[in-house]
Amino acid sequence: MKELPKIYDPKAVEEKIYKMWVDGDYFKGVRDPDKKPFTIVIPPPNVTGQLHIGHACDNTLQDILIRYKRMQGYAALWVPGTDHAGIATQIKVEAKLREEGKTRYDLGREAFLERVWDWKDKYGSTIINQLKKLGSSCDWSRERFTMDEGCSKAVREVFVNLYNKGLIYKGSRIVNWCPNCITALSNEEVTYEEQASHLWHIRYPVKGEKDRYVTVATTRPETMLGDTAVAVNPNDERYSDLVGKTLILPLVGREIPVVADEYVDTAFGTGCVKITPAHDPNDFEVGLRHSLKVIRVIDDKGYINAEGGKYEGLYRDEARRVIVSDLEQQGWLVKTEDYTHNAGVCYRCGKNVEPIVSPQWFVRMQPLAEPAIAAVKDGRIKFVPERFSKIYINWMENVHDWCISRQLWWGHQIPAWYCEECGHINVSKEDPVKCEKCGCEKLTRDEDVLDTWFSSALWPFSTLGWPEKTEDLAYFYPTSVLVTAYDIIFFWVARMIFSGLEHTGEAPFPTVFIHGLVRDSEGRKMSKSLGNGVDPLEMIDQYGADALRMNMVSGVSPGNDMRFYTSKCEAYRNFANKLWNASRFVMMNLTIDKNALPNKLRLEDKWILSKLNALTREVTENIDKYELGIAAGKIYDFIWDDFCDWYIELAKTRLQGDEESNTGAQKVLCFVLTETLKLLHPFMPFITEEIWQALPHDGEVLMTQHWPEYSEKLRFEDERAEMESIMSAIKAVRTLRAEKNVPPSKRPGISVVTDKAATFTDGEPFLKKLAGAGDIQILASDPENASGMAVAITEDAKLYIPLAELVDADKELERIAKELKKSEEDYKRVCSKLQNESFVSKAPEQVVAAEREKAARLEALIDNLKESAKNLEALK
RNA sequence: GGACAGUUAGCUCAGCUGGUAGAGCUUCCGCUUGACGUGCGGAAGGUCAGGGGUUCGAGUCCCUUACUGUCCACCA
Repeated sequence: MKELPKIYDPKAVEEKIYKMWVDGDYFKGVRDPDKKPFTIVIPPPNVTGQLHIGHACDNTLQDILIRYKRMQGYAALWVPGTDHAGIATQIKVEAKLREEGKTRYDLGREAFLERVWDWKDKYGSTIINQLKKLGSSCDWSRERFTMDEGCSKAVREVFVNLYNKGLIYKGSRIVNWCPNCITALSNEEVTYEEQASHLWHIRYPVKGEKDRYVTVATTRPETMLGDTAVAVNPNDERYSDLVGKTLILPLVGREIPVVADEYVDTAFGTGCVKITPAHDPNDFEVGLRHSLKVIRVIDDKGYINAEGGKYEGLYRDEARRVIVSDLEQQGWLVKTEDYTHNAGVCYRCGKNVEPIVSPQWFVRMQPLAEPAIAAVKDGRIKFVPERFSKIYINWMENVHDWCISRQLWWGHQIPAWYCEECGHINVSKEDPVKCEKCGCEKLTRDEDVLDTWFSSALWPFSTLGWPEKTEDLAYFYPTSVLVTAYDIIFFWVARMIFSGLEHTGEAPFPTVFIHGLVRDSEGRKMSKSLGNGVDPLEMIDQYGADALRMNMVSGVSPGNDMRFYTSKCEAYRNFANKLWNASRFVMMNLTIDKNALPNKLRLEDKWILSKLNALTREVTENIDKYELGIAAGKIYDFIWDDFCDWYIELAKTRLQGDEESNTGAQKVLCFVLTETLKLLHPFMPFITEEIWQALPHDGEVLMTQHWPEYSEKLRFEDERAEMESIMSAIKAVRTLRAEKNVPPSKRPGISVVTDKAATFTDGEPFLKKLAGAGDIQILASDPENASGMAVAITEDAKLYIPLAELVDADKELERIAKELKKSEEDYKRVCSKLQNESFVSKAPEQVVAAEREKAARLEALIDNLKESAKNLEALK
């Protein structure tokens, strides 16, 4: 028997247990031809990042699933790893450089990249170690990085394949450009926010027609420097005679045509739109249709370039001010209206995005999207909850080509070499020495790197060895489920799906399990700037990893956001302690050394076993349906309400009885505890393992024990029902006792004697302190009975004292009258229901039977209440 | 403009395939009980946003209104 401290201390346990698992190699994914594989790849966190509460949520869910499947006998593999996170990481290192007063350009590409790798080596293991603190059972021997050799090879393979198929192309398109990060962004990397601004109405003079003007409205007057036309709607009668005429662009003096285009909304503004093909996606399209010139006036860093004439060198905001003021002075400004509009901002730095025309690499999405849509529509891939598949399909159906080039240094450099002689673009798996077209050796490599999501899109198969035909790939791919939050469905999930289908011919996973975001206690998104982030490590330190994990799943429904409350952590810390002490109790009384059920089971044994059996089935079903919160809640209730509050209390008397009753209780206690630990283990791995280690057990660790199975032999339905009616009786008496505020000195312990003569004692410990008091009984076999029943305190089982002596008879009568009324109403209702023919014929059999039973019970209750009332009257 | 959530106890949220509402925290009453005061027993508190429908029966399914939130698209 092991001495255990009174309070569970996670800190003393977690590290030790984790080490034991790692040392025993239990996390290792082993290819076993006799087992079915179960694979999860981790959503790779930023390599230089810190574990935040969102990771805690995501990884808890994954760990629950992988531990569950491992216990079910699957060859479970959870592949961990990190993402190089292009912009995010580069920004961090650049910030560090800035402290030294340097920029990346001072260092040059090569030296800068060395710095980033150093940084990665230094901080890359931080988040991995933090994941371990959560209890994550990843196969650490398979840890990967999106820029390691294998992943790089996969990226190269994919790029070249797509290029050769014509699915990757380079072209000058309007892209979202962040002048702060100095790179192009994909559409998904732009978020929109409402900004208060103005709508400036500017008039452009018509060439050759004195005093004739066209008034355009714009929110971005600075872009007028790049205007190459004004467009009106072809059906707009106001302007029909203007089409084809020429305007003089104020401030610039350029002659620009008036074109007719359906794009113009006659109802908005003046019905005339200035067209700046270089700085607006719609204008770019208009420009294409009318063969307009594309004049770019804003440079990569957001300054007006040489095309801007005298405005050259002004930052875009400054340029706007100066231009508006010039327009006003020269009389071109007609009016200024207040206007709020949605402006695109960079999701990284929050600065306004500048749409500009720029040569970039794109993935042609249409051909890739079609099979990716089909895979979800025909059910090869299922989203949990289902509603996210609509969001996915809707996005896929309207997807634009994916801008994959980034003007960064940190990332996978694009494997394209330009020939200085013939201009041919060489794209190949091996670095080319000479141009494949003209044979010259004057090749320069494309400076850009790929969008960080390009490599993450390959994660489910690149981590398993693809493009090599590895055994791991053959055995563990496709993966079994992908767990992630809804905010990266477009960034990541969608791209993994079409990449998997395209490159491996298979969906990378059959199920996408989506969860919500963790918000602060006021429902706000956690962010650094608000300073409202919760540090999961602090929570683990304070409450234990198990408590934090339970917090992340309990009371949460799939796909919905959750608010983080420290009080909830505390509640699960308390739960851990409760379990700890229940186990302590079991161990304190433990003399057996083998875990097996006794031959003879008592009523309460059958009851708890029946409950456990049902729990096993339900929890298994719930987890299979990804209803982890429900599963966790049921285990919690079982342990606290059924096992601790009832079974252990009932066992106390038996443990002091003769040997048979003692060992019987021990065996059932031990059995139920052990099985419960297994069910709870995926949720609270540390404490369950620690307790299990101290109990009699076969096998080395709990985490590889077999998941409990439902057994027909342990149904015990009748016994369960009987026990529950006894429990109701006890509860009713407790309530009564508390309501009557019976003073402690007079408060009896309570026994309930059933028809079958089984006796259960409540309050026994207290009873012992009552010198000379013997047993105390309530003669009742059903809940409602107990309320009006006389309590009999017996000494040597002989002396009976009526309840009425402990309570106020008048008040009790009042209460009985009230209950009688309610019961009679209930009875009437049930009877009328039973008389309803359609109910009897249509409702399921069990329901009707239950109603009949209820009617019978109510009838008996009413009789009993009447009897009790009569007795009380007599007593008075 | 389109789509999707949410509206349940004072607060935060569960409630799986329809069978007369649950948890945590809070409040109030009682308890040095022999595993646990990070505990035990009890109580209070809800016409499940409003309205309509389907059904023997609706928090649960359908329609509708209102409010809150999220995403997508557009925005000269």
